Amino acid sequence: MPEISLPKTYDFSAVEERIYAWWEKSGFFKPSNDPNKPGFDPSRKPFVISIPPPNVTGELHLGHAMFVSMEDLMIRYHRMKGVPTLWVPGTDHAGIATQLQVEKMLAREGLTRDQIGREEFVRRAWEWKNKYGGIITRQIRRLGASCDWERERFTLDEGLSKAVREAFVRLYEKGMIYRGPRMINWSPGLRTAVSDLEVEYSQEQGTLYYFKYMLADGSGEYIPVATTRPETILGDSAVAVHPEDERYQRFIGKKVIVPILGREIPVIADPYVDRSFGSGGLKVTPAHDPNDYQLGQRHGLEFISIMDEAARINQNGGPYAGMDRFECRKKIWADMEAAGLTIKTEPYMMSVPRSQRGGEPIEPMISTQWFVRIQSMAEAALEAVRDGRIKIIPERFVKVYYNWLENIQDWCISRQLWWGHRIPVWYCGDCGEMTVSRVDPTRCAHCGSPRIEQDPDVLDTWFSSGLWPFSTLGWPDPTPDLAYFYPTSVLETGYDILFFWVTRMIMMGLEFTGQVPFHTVYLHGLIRDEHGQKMSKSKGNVVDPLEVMNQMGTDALRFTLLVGSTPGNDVNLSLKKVEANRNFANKLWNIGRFVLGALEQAPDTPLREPIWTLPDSWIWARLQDLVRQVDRLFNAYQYGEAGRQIYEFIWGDFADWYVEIAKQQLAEGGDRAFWTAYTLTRVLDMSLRLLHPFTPFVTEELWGYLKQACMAKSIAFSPRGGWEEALMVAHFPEPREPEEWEAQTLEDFALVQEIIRGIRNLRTEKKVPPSRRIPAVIVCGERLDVLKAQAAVVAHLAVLDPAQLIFEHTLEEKPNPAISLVVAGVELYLPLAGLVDRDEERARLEKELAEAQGQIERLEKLLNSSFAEKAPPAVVEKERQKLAVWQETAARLKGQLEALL
RNA sequence: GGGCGGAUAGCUCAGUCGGUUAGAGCGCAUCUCUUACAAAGAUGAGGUCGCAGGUUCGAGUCCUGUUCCGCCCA
Repeated sequence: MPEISLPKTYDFSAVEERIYAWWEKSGFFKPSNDPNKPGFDPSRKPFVISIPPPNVTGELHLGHAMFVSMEDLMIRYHRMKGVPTLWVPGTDHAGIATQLQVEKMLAREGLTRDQIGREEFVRRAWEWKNKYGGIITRQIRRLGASCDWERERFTLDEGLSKAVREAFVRLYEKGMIYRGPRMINWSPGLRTAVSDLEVEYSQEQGTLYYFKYMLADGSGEYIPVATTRPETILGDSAVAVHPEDERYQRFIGKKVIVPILGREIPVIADPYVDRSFGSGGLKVTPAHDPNDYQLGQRHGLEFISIMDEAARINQNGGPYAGMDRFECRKKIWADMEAAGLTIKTEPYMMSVPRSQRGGEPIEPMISTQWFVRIQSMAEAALEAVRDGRIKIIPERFVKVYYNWLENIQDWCISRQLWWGHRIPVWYCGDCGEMTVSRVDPTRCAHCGSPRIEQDPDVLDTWFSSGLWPFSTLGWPDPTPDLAYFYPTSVLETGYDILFFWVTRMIMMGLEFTGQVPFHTVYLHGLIRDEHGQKMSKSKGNVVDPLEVMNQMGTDALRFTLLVGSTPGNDVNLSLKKVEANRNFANKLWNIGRFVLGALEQAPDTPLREPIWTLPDSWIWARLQDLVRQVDRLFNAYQYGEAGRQIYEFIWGDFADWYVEIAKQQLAEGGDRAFWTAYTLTRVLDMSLRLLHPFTPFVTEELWGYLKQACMAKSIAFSPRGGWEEALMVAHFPEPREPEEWEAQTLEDFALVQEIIRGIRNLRTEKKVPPSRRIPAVIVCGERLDVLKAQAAVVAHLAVLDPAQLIFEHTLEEKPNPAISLVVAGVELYLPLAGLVDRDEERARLEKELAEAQGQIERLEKLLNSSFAEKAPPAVVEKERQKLAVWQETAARLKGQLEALL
């Protein structure tokens, strides 16, 4: 037999990399039923997840750690259940983020992207991608991710670019894509349009400026107007008042003069104007405010753009041309003050739109961009959730989903960037028509002219990630993968990208494949620090998952994230918790060491059929119950609770009780030792299987040793069906109906536990030295047989002297002097001469009795109330039994008290 | 303005068919290096489950209102 000697402490650093490499090399990450291989069975339903693709040049953060842990858990669970399982990995080109990184690199060389030109820039970006693109996927492997790396995709690779082309052209041909000047959100820092979602509004202290819009008739009268952005006066094309506002009704239809510029603009009436805001007069700047834009359209006003792409004032700003928008704000106000046009200023809390990426104020501007007509797609996406084809977990996000899709605006998909999928549209220099094509054209489709030029813009990154669940499987080509693995099963991601990504995948999935891209959306929460604060570099509370893994191991981090979370709720991560879970891995490791040692001690084969002890049966019943719970919880997506229960079983039941008892049973030798070792190995094996999806490394490593030791020992220690090649491809325990004996076993053992705890408690209270074996008398009544059979267990765990441990049905004469106690109707006497203080004992017993009587009173009252008639009989019966036990306890306590006199 | 979430032990959180004196980890106190584990073991202290109503035989759990904190949308 090979000598197996495991280190005393689990050394994850010596395990993780080796195990992962072995898994990958063995092909365990690949689907068990591959449509591209012989013997494929199309009737078996697969379980599929497409990874939320991280930024290709990004670095691992806790958000990644969260989704990888969660998805790997689901994947490993299904794989172990025998379901053909595929997890498609990949990365996203992340247009803006990556472009900014490349620009930063250029800046270090003193270059800008304009200096080197588009072609060179894109070349550099690819270079960057090739250099740093592997980092994030290596880090994801580090987390134990069991994805099929041979199917890894990148949004800018050839196949996915083809998918993007196809999608764009199809939408265009259906008339669902259009180009035109619209009001969009412009990021002056990035010099590109951004979508509504990429704008964040922050409440900031600003100023409300009141000034005079002088009438053009020379009367000297004016309309007082208030604005937070005086520079936009330059683009004003009307002043609006409420039609019923008595203060200004007489001005409607007249002209007023734009300050400084001297342009004449009309006074219009519109009920949109809020009479109570400011002075009640509203300046209208249709080209630089979304609300004014609509007013402008309603009233046919002039749209005057006053800023360029850097948000500097353009030639329409007269004397202010060339100035920065905020500089202009100061200057124009100063000039107006000098001209006597100002009234007053006051502090004002305003909502400032800021770029989600760069942070600078977004400028609403009119710009020619490409848009997707979203209405019909949004309706289809709504329907898919309404009719249950897609389920969202937790359910409360359904409402958020509805609300967003019901109020959706057309999606601006063009970006003025260089890194991304270039818009497949060519403009003809001769006829001016557009050619939209799946393959790059050389001539205009309308006039045949070769003088065509491609649109310089690229598509929003989310346009390509919206295709992800099917583009990664080969769409638009009808590949075997697409046919078998699509639709995917679960889309798992953080709730913060529900709108950005999830809704778009659903819309595009339905549009292009006619099917929902997944049947379930599982949303996890955001990771915060241990006090619920958002992690940020400026606060200095950022936790680096790599560092955590270096210090405590991957399993500890994974278990913390998985068990510390409930669906959709944020997770406060503390290193203390990770540490506790590292300790758990170590605990498991040491249970393993013990079991392996036990196996060595035990005989190779039994002589006869097993005679199970109560603890043997108990741990088995507990395990069966655990398997049922885990099954139920997994089906309900209650992964955290499942993990907690497994943890409690392993530590609280298996290690704390069964392992301790097993030591004694092993010492008996013979068949008892054999069947104990057998139980230990079976329970450990099952525990490792249950735990594996949470903490894959330590379980796999330990299971390997267990398997090796069991196989070396004898065939008798094999699980049903034999040992699989690896734990990660071993069968997950299946629940079975509870058997007759289980409930009684659990009850009996619970009584044993109570007795042991009762004695331990008294020992501590009386300061009996922990190692001193003391005598005890246990008066059991009806339970005599059950308890007597556990004498050795009680003696062992309560540190009693077996020779002086007496079990009685009833007792004529109480031991005296003795410390006594009643536990669940069972009397305990610890004859400890010298430790018994009568007064003290009396006080203690009276306290116990008072407690028992309180319980009796409470239960009698309860059972005499309508509870007895209205509650289910089983519930009532349970309370009746409790009452009986308390009554017996009280009676025996009274007897003990009398004996003390 | 609309919507959602949270409020449970000193801290961080579980508690998803409502079942009758509420659980975990960490922290705290006392004791123990007992040959799986001191990253451990034993024992203990600690909570009127935000507040006010209601439904029910029974509410941390369901309903209404309310306070505070956080988030999303406009």
